[in-house]
Amino acid sequence: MKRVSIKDIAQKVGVSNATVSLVLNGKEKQGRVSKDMAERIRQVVREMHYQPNRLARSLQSGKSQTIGLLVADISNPFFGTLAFYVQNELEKAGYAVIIMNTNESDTQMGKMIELLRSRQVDGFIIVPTEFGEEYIRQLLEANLPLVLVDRCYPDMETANVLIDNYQATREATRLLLDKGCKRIALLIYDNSQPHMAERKRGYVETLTQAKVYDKNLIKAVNYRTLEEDIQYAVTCLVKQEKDVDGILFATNTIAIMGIKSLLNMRIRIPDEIRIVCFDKSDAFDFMPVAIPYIHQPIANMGRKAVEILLEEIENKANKAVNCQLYASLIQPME
Amino acid sequence: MKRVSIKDIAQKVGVSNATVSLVLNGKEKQGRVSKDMAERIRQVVREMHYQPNRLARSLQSGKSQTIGLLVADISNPFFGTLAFYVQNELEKAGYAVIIMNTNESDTQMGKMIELLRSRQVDGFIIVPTEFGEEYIRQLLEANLPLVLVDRCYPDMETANVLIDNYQATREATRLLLDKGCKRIALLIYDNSQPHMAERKRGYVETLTQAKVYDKNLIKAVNYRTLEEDIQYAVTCLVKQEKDVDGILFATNTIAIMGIKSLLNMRIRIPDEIRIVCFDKSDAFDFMPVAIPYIHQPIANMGRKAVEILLEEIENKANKAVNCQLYASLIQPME
DNA sequence: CTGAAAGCGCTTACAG
DNA sequence: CTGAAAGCGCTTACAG
Repeated sequence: MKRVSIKDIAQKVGVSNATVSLVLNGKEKQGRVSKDMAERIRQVVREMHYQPNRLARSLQSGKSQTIGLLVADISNPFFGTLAFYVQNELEKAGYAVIIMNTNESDTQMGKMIELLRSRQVDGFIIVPTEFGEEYIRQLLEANLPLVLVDRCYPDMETANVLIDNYQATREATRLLLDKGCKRIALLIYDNSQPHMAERKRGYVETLTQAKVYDKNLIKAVNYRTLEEDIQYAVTCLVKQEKDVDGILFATNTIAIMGIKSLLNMRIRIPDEIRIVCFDKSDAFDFMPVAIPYIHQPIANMGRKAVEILLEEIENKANKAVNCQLYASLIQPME
Repeated sequence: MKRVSIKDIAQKVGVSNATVSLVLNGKEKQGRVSKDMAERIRQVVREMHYQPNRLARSLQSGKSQTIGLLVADISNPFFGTLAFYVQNELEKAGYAVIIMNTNESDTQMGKMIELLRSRQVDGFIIVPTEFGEEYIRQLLEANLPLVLVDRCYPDMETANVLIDNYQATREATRLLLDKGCKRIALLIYDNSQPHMAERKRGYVETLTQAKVYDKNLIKAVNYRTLEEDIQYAVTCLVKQEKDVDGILFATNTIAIMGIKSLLNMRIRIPDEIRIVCFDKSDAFDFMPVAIPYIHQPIANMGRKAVEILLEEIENKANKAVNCQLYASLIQPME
């Protein structure tokens, strides 16, 4: 069953492809096509259930009206929510989104960028993986519209949408201190990315100023072996450093697994150990006591990323800008 | 900065587009292109960093190597996880995925189907909304490869990947009865879709057989006003039907909000009210007591949907088949 | 006001 | 073994 094309319409009406195309694109004004003819064409278009082939249009125009979105893992609610907002905004602007998972692998990210380029996407919104600088550099060199979100490469002239990670963990650590904690641990990913480094810095500096910093209380965990690493880290903290009285979890995923471990060990929260997390989770509502957390403005991150990207597309030029959003510390009543 | 095309390669090598194309597609065997020439072409392809334009290829071939995935809301972990597996499988087969959110609106679903068709997707995997039959019918009429997942339209000859919802709630209800519950409530969406109807039927029949069915204990909630509806429903159950001793939550989202309401009202689970849910949630690990749940095999659903879709694409024909997966009841130790 | 033609970047018969 | 040509479905100058 062949689909009806512009040619079919043109033949049926007895007119040229060009005329049909003009009408379809609403360019019949400008003294181009007569009103009657336009009406007649629209009539036939409806009758024959014509639907344009956007692929053909894209090939011609060089614009696919498609954006590539790269996240680590779409099944993670943080990225799922980010994808949701990115998509909603882009939809309004007439763009479709191809979402792909890098699984935190730089080579995977490289492959997906290749793939998306060959599909002629008009721009990229990327949550970059560790060690992926080279792939991003290629995009910049090709002058392809690009926005990094959630993380960035510090020495690279990209448009970045980030939160103020340093400020966030400063406040979070401060809170634990204010509540009387003296031995505060940090559970964080072992990667070298700046967003993690900043979170760590906020923690370290705050504790150093308070003169209670102890580097043994920082436990780094690996993305690939997360569950066991966290279990091991929490066990260490509880058994070996018996006096730990606070833990800052550097991401939501780490927090959820970490809290699970604490609960398994029958640690009472916050009586024995007080905690602070990144991002809210339904899970927290199920705790007997409310948990303070750093609220990342995911919706705004998505919106801002889209806004900058669309600007870049319009101006045909990448922007080097750090859009830093504030992440507020939410402190539920006790 | 123009991208290099086949023509550029051809010119540089001093050969025709056709020859380059053949080499690029690995069709130089079949006694077509000489070994030396093939090597020379590949050389230049590398030098010039040639990347094929898949849009052009798609236009020519009529295959976009793209699949449209329609879910209600990608930020919901159920759909996020489904999307994850669907994408992983399709990626292996060389397909990209455009994910769109219907937001449970049939008109929205219709629009997205239109859009995806105009982008010449090769097939659809759809979590259909209520009242969307007409749009699906059009896809079938156009003979576009299509698989429905999670839900279906009963009178329609589509390929469906579902769980056995009836069996699932039968087992879940049975469990509550076995634990001694006599007054078991059901919290369920107020829509007319068969997957919900089946869940309800499993509940009703089991209770009827046990002679403890009371239709007043079924509370229907609306997707658009979920939070308040659930709060109200739970309050009713607890305050008005003071003897309710068990609740079956018909989806994970309903369960999470429902449990929140119960906890807010200081109901002790399972001492005062015993519950069963659909799907695991991190949240459950935070409850002082483990919660039994119906485990939907999301990974398998995704895989199976892709498998059937690829088959349809290959055979150029839609399949009318109900692939019903078993959802097991997981009963943690108490 | 409308048509004929060229072109977007590719692939695929068809000649030779 | 290789080239010239047509065509996928559209858009966009250019003529008239």
